[in-house]
Amino acid sequence: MFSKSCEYAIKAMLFLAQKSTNENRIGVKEIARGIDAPEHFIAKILQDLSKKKLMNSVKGPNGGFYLDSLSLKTSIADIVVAIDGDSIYKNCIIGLKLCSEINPCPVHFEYKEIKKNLISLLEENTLANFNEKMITGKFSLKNS
Amino acid sequence: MFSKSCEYAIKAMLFLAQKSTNENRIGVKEIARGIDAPEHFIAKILQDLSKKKLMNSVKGPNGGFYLDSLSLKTSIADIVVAIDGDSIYKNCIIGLKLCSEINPCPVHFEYKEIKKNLISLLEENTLANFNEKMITGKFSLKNS
DNA sequence: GAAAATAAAGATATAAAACTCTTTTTATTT
DNA sequence: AAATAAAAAGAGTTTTATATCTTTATTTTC
Repeated sequence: MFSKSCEYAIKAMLFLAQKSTNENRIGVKEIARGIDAPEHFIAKILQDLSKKKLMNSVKGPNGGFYLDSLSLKTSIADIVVAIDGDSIYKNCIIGLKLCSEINPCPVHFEYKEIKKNLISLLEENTLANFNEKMITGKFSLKNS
Repeated sequence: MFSKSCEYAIKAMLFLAQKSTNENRIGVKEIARGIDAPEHFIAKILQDLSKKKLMNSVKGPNGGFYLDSLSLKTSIADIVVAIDGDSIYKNCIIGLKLCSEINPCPVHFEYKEIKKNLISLLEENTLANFNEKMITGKFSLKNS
C-alpha cells in the first residue's frame, strides 16, 4: 500500500507522539531502535519530515526530534501525502490512466466508495487519536 | 496499490478477454500496443501468466495468447495474487509486523472492514463481469 | 572559546523493479 | 522437409527504492 519510507515515517511519528515533548527530544538512534528502522535511512526521512514541518528538530547536545502539541493533529493522511504523494487519492485501482468520472473503468464507482472509506480512515486518525486508542490495546512499532 | 507488472497483467488479461478466442490468438506485439506496455517486458509477464495457467499460449505461425471460456471466470484477485502475492490479504495498513487480531493496531478493525470490501471487489469482479460491464461504458486500456 | 553532541547534507553502495536485447525452442504452413 | 512465425528462455541494462558511510554545520555545555 505505502512505500517502506512512508511506513517508517508513520512509525516514527507515532513513536514521537508517544515519547517526545518540547523538553524531551529524541535522537535518531533511539528512534531507529524504537521502530526497527535502519538508522541512517530513517535519519533521511526525519530530515524530510522536519523540513516539511511535520516534526521539529534541534541540533546539538540534548537535541533531537520532537512533536509540539499542534503536531498531534497530524493525520496519517498528512504523513502519507508528504512521503508518497497523493496517488492514493487520484489513481485508478487497476492503474488505468484514462479512468475518470466521465470514462470510468468497470469498477470505478465501486472502488470510489472504498477509497472514500480508506481516505477517511487516514484523515480522521490523527496522532492524538492514536495516543488515545493506544491506552487500551497494546501494540508494537517494532518487528519482533 | 499494485506493482507495474501487476497492472500490466490485469490489462493484458482484460485485453485478451475482449479480443481472443481459441481460434483467434493474439501476439505479444498486438497486446503490447493494445495496452501501452513495453513489448519485451509484457512478454515476460505473459510467459508467467501462461505458466501459471491464467492464460494459454501456442507457439509458431498463427500462434499467440488467448483465454479459453473457463479463464473468463478469473477474478482480478486471482491475477493480483499470481503477480504480487497475497500481501494485500495479510499486511497491516501501516506496515506493523506484529499487528494482528490479538495485538491490533489502533486502526486494525476499521481497516479490516475496508479491506473486506476491497477484497470482495477484487474477487467478485471476474473478466466475464468486466466484459458485461464494458458494453455500457467505454473505457480504455491505453494511456492516451 | 573549546569540546562534545547532535542533526543536516552529501556522496556512495546495494537491491529490487522495470525494461531491453539475443538466442533457442516449438509449432505451423507450404 | 524447409521456411517461417511465434512464444520461451536467458542474459543484460537502466532506473528507482532502500540503505550506508562520511563530512559539515549547529547548538549546548563547561
